Amino acid sequence: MRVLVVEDHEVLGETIGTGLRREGMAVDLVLDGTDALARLAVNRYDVVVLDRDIPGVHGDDVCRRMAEDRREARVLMLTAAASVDDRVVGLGLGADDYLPKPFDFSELVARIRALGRRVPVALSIRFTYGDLALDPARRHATRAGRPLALSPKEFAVLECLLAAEGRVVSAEELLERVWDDAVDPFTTTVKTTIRRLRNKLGDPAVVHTVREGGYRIGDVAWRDD
Amino acid sequence: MRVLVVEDHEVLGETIGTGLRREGMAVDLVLDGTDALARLAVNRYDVVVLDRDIPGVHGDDVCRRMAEDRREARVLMLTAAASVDDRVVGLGLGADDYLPKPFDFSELVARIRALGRRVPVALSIRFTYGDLALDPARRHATRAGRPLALSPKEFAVLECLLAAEGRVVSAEELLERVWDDAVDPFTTTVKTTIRRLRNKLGDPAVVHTVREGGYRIGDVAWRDD
DNA sequence: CGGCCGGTGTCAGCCCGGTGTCAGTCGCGG
DNA sequence: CCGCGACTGACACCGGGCTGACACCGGCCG
Repeated sequence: MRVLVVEDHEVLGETIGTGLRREGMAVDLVLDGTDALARLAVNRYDVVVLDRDIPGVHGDDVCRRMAEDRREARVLMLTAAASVDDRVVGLGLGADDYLPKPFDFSELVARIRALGRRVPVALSIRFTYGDLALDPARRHATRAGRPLALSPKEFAVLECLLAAEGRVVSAEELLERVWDDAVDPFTTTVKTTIRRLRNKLGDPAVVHTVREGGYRIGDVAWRDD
Repeated sequence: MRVLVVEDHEVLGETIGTGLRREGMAVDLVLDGTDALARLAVNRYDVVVLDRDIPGVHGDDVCRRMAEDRREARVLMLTAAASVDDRVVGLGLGADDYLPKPFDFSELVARIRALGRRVPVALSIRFTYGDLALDPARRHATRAGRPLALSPKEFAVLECLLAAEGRVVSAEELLERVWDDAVDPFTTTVKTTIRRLRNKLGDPAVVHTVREGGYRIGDVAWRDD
């Protein structure tokens, strides 16, 4: 298991590092976000232990940058604050787990192990269009690097549209793919979901309507054929 | 992602179902193989989660039947027995993956996600004539690289004409193909639509009139292959 | 020269899709 | 056990663009 520890408190960092090494992990240690990104650009890690409060590039930013590149490492975020808000924000940024300080060392190890055990990231595909990115495996989507708080249906619809690569997807097809088959055929829920999705996606618009046809991602810009 | 869960243990089935729904999947749940086959005959699924030990038609049989029809769904087989033999048999029958009970729910999710990777959607056909291009799947048409803002009817008419590859298409034929069948036989709407289409297409003209015959794209003929 | 087919201008109705809002449900936390 | 908030889906309403009818014109052909 290859681990990168990003921790500005040198003592704490060393403690974590030696502890993890004693557990049989290969640990690299850096003190700030800039170094972290540099390491990440060069090496492959299974897990990144990331202190949120680090000098230089903030932990959140590291996280976001990693999400933008198709990083494969899992992120375990450390934070001084234990509030629910922080947790939400952290996970929203693409952290895979979250551990408030102070923590029990054995818990840290357990969580790292758990993250490292997770399914090979090769399985994870990312859809992108312009500044929009969506990671189905992690149920996480971003626009311009900013995380989107999408509800399950919204997420699934967006995934469908992105997977269609600019082809028109009819409301019926969306119904079939996203909803289970107990649906009223005259439902207006697709309309509503699309609207809410558009609201959350913001400007410029990426979900376009094709009259009598359905919906489509993007302009003509796909040109993939 | 559309998932069919085939599981006779009602409790387990419900647990899986709600869990997957929380992950944003559209889940249908059936209790035995007969129902499973019935559902499969009607609906399109991305993944089928199939308990091997189910009453009625055995899981293996369901799997085999699916393979016989050219089913499109992937199969993830669940089994109580974890032996290598079982695994081989299961995969031999056409299961795409195999998960022995008891399993970790997150692993189930991950494997379903992995299986659900969309098979490349039918790539879009493009009609072209000269500097005119039309992509039915994207509902998009261009002239000399410039996008055309066509209404549904205009688009459909143009598609029809392009698909005819230069043959003459009568007004009656257009009516039949583009409009629904409840139309007034004396309607003048084809005339009107053709006009608007011509306006939007601009010069030089590509839609030609054959007196007493109908309409045609292009000059006298193009390659007939 | 006159009939007829097809093009054009115009206009009213309507259908489709967007929006605001509300109620029901479910999960979560106190 | 209750209350709160998020998510979902149903309505009702609105606005604009699409549609199709009608009247008229023009040119080709008999």
